[in-house]
Amino acid sequence: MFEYEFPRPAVAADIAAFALDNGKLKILLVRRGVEPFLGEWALPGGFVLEDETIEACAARELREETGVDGESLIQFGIYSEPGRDPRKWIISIAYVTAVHLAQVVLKSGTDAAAAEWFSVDQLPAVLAFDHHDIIKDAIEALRNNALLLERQRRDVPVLAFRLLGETFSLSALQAAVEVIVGNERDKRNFRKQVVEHWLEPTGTVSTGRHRPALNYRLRPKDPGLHE
Amino acid sequence: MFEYEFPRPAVAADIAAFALDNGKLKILLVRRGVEPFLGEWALPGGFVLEDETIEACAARELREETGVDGESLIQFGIYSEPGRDPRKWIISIAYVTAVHLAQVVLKSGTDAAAAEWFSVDQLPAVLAFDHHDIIKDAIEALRNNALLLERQRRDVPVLAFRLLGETFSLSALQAAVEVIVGNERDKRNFRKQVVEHWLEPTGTVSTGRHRPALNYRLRPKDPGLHE
DNA sequence: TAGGGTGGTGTAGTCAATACACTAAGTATC
DNA sequence: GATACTTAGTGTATTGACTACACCACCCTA
Repeated sequence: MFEYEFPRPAVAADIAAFALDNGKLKILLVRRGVEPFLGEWALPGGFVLEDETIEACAARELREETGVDGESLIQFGIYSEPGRDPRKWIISIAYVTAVHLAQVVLKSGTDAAAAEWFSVDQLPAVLAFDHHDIIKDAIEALRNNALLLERQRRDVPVLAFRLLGETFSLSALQAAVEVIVGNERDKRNFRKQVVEHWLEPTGTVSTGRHRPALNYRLRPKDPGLHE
Repeated sequence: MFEYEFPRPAVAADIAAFALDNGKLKILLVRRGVEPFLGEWALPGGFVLEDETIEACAARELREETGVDGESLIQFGIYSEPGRDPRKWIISIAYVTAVHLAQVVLKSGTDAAAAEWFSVDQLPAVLAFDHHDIIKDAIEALRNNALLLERQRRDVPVLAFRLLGETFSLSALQAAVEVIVGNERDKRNFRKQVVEHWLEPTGTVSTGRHRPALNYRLRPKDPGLHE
């Protein structure tokens, strides 16, 4: 047991991990194995340990749950409403990230705690805690990140790229962005923007059912070329 | 005493409160009355209580310290490095705000714990914990907020306004923004932007040593006029 | 009443964002 | 093997936003 002079909250890192599955935007949820909300779906997450930062905790949880390295975790919210957990005093720090579905190995196989990808427009009716709110905010954070793709800004909007693999066609990228932001982009303008600002061609082509498309990857970093 | 099954961190809200004093940008610091860092300067702040959100805690601390209502507290950082407090496990949530110096009544008078405004370019050499880092981030957050003034965005960049009183002249506002962002703005463009997007004239004039200036106030809210 | 100092205004040029339609290349079908 | 189908790929003209820039107005003081 651990004793303190004043009450202290438990601090959790919760993760909204998005992936693209057959053109649908999905979010990872896990079924809770303990009270409260036993058996209900919740965002993956866990309590922060004393020897790690909160971000490191989020990265660890993401790795444990999906096998994906926890880079590009973006903190977007803090949830501290009293009573958000009916039993304990818990403060949640929420992170959003995106993963390439093909690289994910869900822990659910080895564990009783099931994990599943849910379409963002077909979430379970009941979620643990205030996770409905958190997911709503997470989708907005993801959307804002993707919208930066076509605006020339300093920080790289990595989330849309991470939905795809290491390399991808421009059409795939555009489709991903359109799913995220919820409306269509102009093909020519989109390509101009992203190729100029973020991408480099790999030289390979992705052969599909029709004309092959050039592949691109995220440019390592723009060392102030035109600045 | 309070007992928990697992270790828990203490969670603090720390506040970077800025004010404008004679054209200098200042930040409020308090002298610590307890170990660790007893007698050193630190950002005002305090531990979150079980029946309040972290933001409410920040608002409460700000009110206690300055008498100013804690609206417009903007959360900009989370500090959770292990060992940032040499004794206890403490996670800090950092907020930035701005206040009008004339409305401030520092608590320092009634209390042994001194509070003082420091020029942001003449900070004490030694600060408690990682508060040097936090202040650096706070200044950047303040700057980013002020830069939004001249860009047409959705959320109102309130901080620059709150440095001034309820009403102010355009020159005063421009001077405030220039102090914050650190470079000069074009007078005509600045006025066009802020008047169109954010301000309304009060009808009064501020009489100074020379030609009186029209006063403006922050427009309550733009109900989607031109949208 | 003259001069100093701050308050206040409009326009032209540049650059970024937008809107828009056809050809190219490979696959499947007949 | 020719044709139809599907996706990949490209340029320009227009619009709107941001930038740069100089003078007169008004009040106070001497």
